[in-house]
Amino acid sequence: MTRRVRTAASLDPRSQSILRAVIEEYVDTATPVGSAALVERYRLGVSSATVRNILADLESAGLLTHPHTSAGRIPTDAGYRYFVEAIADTSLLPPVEQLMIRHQFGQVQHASEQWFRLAATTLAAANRTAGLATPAKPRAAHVRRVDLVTISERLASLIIVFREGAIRQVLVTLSEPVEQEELTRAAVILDGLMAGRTATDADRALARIDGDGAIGTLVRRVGERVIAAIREYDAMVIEEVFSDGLLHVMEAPEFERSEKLRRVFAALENRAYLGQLLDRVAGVGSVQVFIGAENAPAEMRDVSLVLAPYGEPGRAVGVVGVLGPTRMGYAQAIGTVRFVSALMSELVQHIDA
Amino acid sequence: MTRRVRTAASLDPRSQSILRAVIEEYVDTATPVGSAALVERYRLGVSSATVRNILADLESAGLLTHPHTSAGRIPTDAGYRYFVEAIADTSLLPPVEQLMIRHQFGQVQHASEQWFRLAATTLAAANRTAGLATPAKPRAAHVRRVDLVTISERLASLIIVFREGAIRQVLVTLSEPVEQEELTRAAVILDGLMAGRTATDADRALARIDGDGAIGTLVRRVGERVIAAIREYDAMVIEEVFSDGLLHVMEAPEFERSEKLRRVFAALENRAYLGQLLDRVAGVGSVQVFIGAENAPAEMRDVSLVLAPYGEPGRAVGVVGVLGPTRMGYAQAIGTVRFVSALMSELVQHIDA
DNA sequence: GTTAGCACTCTCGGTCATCGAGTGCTAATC
DNA sequence: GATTAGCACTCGATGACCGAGAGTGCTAAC
Repeated sequence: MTRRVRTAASLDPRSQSILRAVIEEYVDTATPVGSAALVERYRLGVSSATVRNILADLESAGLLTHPHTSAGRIPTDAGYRYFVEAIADTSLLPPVEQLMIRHQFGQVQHASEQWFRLAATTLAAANRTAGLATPAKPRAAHVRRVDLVTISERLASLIIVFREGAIRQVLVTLSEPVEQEELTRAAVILDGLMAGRTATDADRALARIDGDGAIGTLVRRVGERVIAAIREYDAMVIEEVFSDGLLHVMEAPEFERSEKLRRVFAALENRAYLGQLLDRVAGVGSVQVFIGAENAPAEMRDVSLVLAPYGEPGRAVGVVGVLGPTRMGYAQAIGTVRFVSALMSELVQHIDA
Repeated sequence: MTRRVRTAASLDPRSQSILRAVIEEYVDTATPVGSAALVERYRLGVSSATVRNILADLESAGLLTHPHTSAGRIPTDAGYRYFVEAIADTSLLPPVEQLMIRHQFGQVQHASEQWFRLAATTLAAANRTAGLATPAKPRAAHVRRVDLVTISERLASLIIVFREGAIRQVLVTLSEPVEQEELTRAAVILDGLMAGRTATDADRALARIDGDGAIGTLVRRVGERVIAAIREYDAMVIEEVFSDGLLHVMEAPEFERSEKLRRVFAALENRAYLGQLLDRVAGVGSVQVFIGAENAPAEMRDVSLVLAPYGEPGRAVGVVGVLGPTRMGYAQAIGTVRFVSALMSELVQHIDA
């Protein structure tokens, strides 16, 4: 899997601008673009014959292809890659769009743990692609709160709130009936023991607890469940991927006959690849683009992903991004993804201070 | 919208079995079925000519159609309806399948609030259709637990656990810094005040609280947020629809050219219709089938829904079901939906006792 | 190096003939 | 009177064929 194709020779400016024109036109129309269309729609200052020569050069450089002899050119994955690395202007998002996005986030300030969903929705709408987002997940989660609530005589609900905002609820069956009062006492002890701690720390603290007496046993027993839950949470590669706007991708003409798309969706449902991808993105720390066949699974070879991590590198990180056909507006996508990821980082920090 | 077409004359047994054969065959093959195919594949004991006569009768009764003159018959929505009401054997699910489903539910006993998701997944897999499920939502939710956790100096997280299992987290900004200790005291008061209560009751209780002093103001202020959150939760028509297996629907040959399907998906994303539908199902209390054009929105006219409520009628109810092409295995679908809904009711009761 | 001109290629869309599945009708049969 | 065999007929699906058009690559002129 070659993720970064370093094009040996960098292109002269005119070739670049023609490559850019081909890509822009193709992204727009989804049909192969010919030399005539280019000179007509872009002020290139040369004739179609010249353009043809350059197109042929770009093709032999591997940046464009022919679906067949008498059709126009379409970009290859390498062409998109070159565009993304050397040509595309991914500078800042226009302030208008920035404001719109900020505004949307302002609307829902109270529902913190839903921010990542909003990010997906926003990205989907802004790019007319699918938007993806995961909640910010710490490498080693810290407990903020432990609580125990009776449900029935021998059944209690154990609630664990993590500093990073996630909540886990676990059912605990009790060997004998326990009053809510006693549960509360146990919860207070556990809470004092574990608040601010990671799984390992909490485990150590629990080990020092006196396991004798009714309350001691209860604390021990439930404490182990808490630690198991933290460990389970830590081990999760990826907590949840929220996606929105899959419809946009379905609408792309290249996916009209849905076979390819079905495979993509199937690959998305199977979280393994996505998890691995997101992990890698989280590790790197800036916007990353995965174009078509650069994606390992064959099913993904017709789509591209633009992903960026958010959060604080050392602590909790999540990923936001978009998924669309390889024929996608990379400049715009990169711009919005970068902006949304920065915005999310800001929000997370604000909460987590 | 006619939901229940009472066919004037009930059919004679032979016509019924031929209608059943047509439907079974069509569900299986997705191609119009002709008289010859029927006599060949089903022991009908009559010639193809006789079958043709009966098919013509069924057609004039509105239960079958012709895509065109020289094609076989396909069932109409009314045909499916008649099949569902009068012919289909929706008796109990084979014990093997029951066991399989039960087993799947047994696996995840600890993650109670995720049951409804599992229901959707199970239904999707069992029927090769999309599975839908909502969490059980009470008409008037009861609070089980209220908790307050500091996040930063002037920011606290208010956690509300409902008796029915749902959890809400709300950020509360404080006018001045408050220690966790004080927050805990406030939380204890609020918890005592509101546990077991509905929004209205809690409101009444809060009104009797002494609003003076630092702690009083805090309790008042947060209490109002709690009540607002309960009210908001109560007002929600439908908390969330979890769906799984949409891929199965995409795979159906009638949706290969995806235009129709795209509309269906779009209609699903817009929750209004689904919410209304689910509300109605929750009100009725048994498996309900909505076939093709019986669905009000035009986008839904190519799909059918088989839905059933679960939970306790007076208290919390949710809905489970499947969505598939009108050409779907109704008998099987009804069987599994009924079974899963019963199972879910059992589980909810067990928890909620 | 650029451009005009042109022959060539290949897809797309339309037309046409053929094929065959399946019907509806009629007349014969049980 | 119900059932069936037989048959003409209908109509979509399939594939061959053809012309138009888009776009190329090449060559020769500028």
